[in-house]
Amino acid sequence: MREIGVCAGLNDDECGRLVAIATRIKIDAKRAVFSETDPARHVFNVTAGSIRLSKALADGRRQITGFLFPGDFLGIAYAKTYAYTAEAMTPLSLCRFQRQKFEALFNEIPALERRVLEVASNEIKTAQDHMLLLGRKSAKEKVLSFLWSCSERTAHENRPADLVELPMNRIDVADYLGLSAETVSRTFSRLVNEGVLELLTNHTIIVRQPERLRKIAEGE
Amino acid sequence: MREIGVCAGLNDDECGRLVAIATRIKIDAKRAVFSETDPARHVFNVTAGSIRLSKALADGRRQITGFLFPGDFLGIAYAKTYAYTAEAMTPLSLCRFQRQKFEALFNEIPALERRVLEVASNEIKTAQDHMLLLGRKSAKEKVLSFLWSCSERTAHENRPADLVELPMNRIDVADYLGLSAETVSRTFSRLVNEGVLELLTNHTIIVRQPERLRKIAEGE
DNA sequence: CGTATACTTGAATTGAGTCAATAAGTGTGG
DNA sequence: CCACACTTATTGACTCAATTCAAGTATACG
Repeated sequence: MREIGVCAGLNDDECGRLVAIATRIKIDAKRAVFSETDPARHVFNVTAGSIRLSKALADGRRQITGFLFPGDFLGIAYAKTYAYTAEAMTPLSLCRFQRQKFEALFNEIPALERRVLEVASNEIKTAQDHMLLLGRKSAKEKVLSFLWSCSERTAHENRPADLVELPMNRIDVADYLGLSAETVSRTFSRLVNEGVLELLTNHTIIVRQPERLRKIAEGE
Repeated sequence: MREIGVCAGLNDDECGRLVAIATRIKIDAKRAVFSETDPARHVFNVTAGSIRLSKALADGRRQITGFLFPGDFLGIAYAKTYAYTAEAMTPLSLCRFQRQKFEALFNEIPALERRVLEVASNEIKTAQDHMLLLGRKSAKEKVLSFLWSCSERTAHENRPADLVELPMNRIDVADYLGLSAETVSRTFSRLVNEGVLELLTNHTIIVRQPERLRKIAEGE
């Protein structure tokens, strides 16, 4: 069951015990997996589809804190509620675990807890990077950093590194980068004019100057 | 050794084994505990003083990702390097653990690993809140949210809740909130004019309208 | 194929930043 | 304890990047 990302680092037996307590569920596009105030009863592993994580203010302003893809783990929370919302951007396949059962396995499978701590540590690192982006980067730098991280991700999946797929719409990109949708759109247009990018469709981008991307993304 | 925050939830014996591998160190104000690119060889527990955590871009722009106080845990990282900088804002007393030894204890003391995961989960939650602040709040909302979280923290320490102590300077506040120092200053002045705050000293604030603080901070 | 949704572009506005000049603290040594 | 130097904070004037509001255009989908 190597499709379950949290299994990385586990042996077949351990993985089997995890699968034994898993429920496979499907969720339609645009449906919430859970909301900010929901009691945190489950943890999940994404097997297919993509998810956006967000927090909102009372007046509707929204910050997307991350996007999840197949293999990603969802639902780490030590509080009673999730404190953020997870929504399906595409149809989803998930492995769902009851939190209680999942955490009970920590005692039997130390490698599982180690793995969850690893996931949490990576999440902290990603969050810190994103705070730097939100607090200190210009619109152009935000967009280029975002495209860079997207191309980093798909680079693993034996695709041409200069072809970036964006499963989310402009508003989602804007809410992820702390910008307005108009500014995201204008910034894309400007980068196309400058010859850095080419928009194949609204969700498919060709990076013409990957070196430029890397430099700005890595803060040089 | 209850002064070591990471000991929360551990029994005396477990705590003792942790102390056995701890080195107590002192660090002068303004010195770095470690820098972004340093190999992550240690983890720490703050016993006295306060720390700022930050990441910087090549041109010097800086984002402070958090402040640490006595009891807080420092150095969670699953990568080879820390990826952020930790600096002493005041003279520090720290408990230092070799990461290797510390993580080796996970096998002997399951509650320790559980505790670290708990710390990491809280850090993720705090980071998500801060992303919402950085990406979607106005300068005024940022400042009020910050003061609210400061007063939340000191509320535990049997102090009057409306007296907020800021151990950091305006530039640090600015770099934490994704603002310029001038904007922080102007926002304070404006809030004083509006009768929400009173500045006792540059580092001591009286909150005259705590209800207003709470409302804006909690996004109502 | 038409209609709703998503995206782009333009014009005007504004919140926050920058630069520059004080003012207020803070600490140090005589 | 005060005077000096240095750091930190405030305030003002101006600028500008990004937002908002308002069309218009493209895209996707039933």
